[in-house]
Amino acid sequence: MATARTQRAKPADGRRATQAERSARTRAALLESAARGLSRYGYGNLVLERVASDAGYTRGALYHQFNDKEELALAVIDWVDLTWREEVGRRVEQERDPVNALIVLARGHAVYCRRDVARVAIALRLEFAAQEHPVARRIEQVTQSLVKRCTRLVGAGRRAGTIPAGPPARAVALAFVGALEGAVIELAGRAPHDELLAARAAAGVLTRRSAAACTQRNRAVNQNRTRRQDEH
Amino acid sequence: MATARTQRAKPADGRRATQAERSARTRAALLESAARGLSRYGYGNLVLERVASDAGYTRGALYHQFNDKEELALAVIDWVDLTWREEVGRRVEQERDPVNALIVLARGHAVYCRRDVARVAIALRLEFAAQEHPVARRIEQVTQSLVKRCTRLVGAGRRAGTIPAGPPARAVALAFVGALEGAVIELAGRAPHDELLAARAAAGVLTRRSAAACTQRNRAVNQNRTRRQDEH
DNA sequence: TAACATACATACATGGCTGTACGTAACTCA
DNA sequence: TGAGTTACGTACAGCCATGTATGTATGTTA
Repeated sequence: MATARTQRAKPADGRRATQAERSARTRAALLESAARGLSRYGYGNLVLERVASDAGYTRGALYHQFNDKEELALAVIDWVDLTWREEVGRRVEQERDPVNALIVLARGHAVYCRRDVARVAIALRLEFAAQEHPVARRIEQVTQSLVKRCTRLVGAGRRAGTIPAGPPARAVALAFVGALEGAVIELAGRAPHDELLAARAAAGVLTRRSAAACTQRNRAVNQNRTRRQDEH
Repeated sequence: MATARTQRAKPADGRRATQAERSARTRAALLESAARGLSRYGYGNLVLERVASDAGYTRGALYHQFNDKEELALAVIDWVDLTWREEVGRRVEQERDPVNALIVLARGHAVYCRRDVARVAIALRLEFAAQEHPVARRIEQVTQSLVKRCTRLVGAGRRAGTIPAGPPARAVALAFVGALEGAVIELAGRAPHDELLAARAAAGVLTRRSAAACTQRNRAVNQNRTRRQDEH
């Protein structure tokens, strides 16, 4: 990003940049930098000085484009949500079969998340879990939209008989999304396996246990269940 | 925790508390409070004033027991790691079959994570991803130990023929852990489904795609692959 | 080209949190 | 029972990040 300062005012065709172009470029650069920062450091640890300088500006530019840190974060969330819908959501909607749609969603998400921007959702969700904060609400909104989409697909798959009965569709959808995001995070930078393995993790939630895994007895870990819950 | 203040100095048998007992109780209370805090807010957002007051003390007690915030966090990590090994790791080691061991690990982890302490690992790992910080190193150590354990089990399962060939064992193990942790996080507070669904997510990583899921074509999302990687 | 607006930089004020110094009460042991 | 130690609480100092106010250069329009 060292050259951003000299490039940013010069569009391809050589004429001088208009104010609107200049402003839009700056805003986009700041948004992308903030997205990376949020994804890496979370909201609280995000230092606006760094966001600005990574984009080739100072905080002055940032506060000119955004009213405050909160508005910046909200803008990032919206931006990520939008690009996700365009690149992944669109493909999901083209699938007729619910199971296929869910698999496409998983693979698409894995690929989408190869940009380091990706963890922004889960990072913020973790940071604000059970908090009352505008950023928390917005990120919760986005997540719930994704979960609902998956819940509908699970329901459709069950009606179609391609997904076996089991826990409530919403719980299944939550596990689906969680497993997918968790796998993607852990597999960051390990293309091309990320796509396949993320899909497997997500698909596993939809499937009854396979033959091999079924040899395991249900006697697993059944004590320890509610301990510590009532200690305070 | 309102009553902690009056309870803490009085062991069950009625006699007065010795200094060592008193100190140990205080330390344990602070550790537990800090674990909850780290799990909920992460390291940067963790306010020691709240940690102390939630445990029924002030920062004075905290700084008497721990040298600084960092040492407190390290102690929490060690504590969580220890209890995990005792409650989950021990059971895993008793399983002979690698696949069974992995399933027991997944179910055990899900149950273990019903305490809100659980997210501490993934929360800190996300927060410090790619950072150079003592807390980051320690949490990375703990995680790598878990991943290695899973990697060995995957290798053993493949030699035994119960886990099909595929991506490198380490990548599979990473996906396994990621899917497990992600699912558990998303399913927090949704017992009893958490255990089954977390196990399914984790098991899915080990399995070749099921019949239903295999109807999906591999044409998924193959462009968009390295875009944005080289933009900076 | 002069007046104005926009894009951005710099300097300053404020608040929250950490760490530390110090004070006090409770415990230990001779 | 009194001196020394331990377990805390309280008060203070410094830092870091945010937000704001102000300055400056560049673009825009008459």
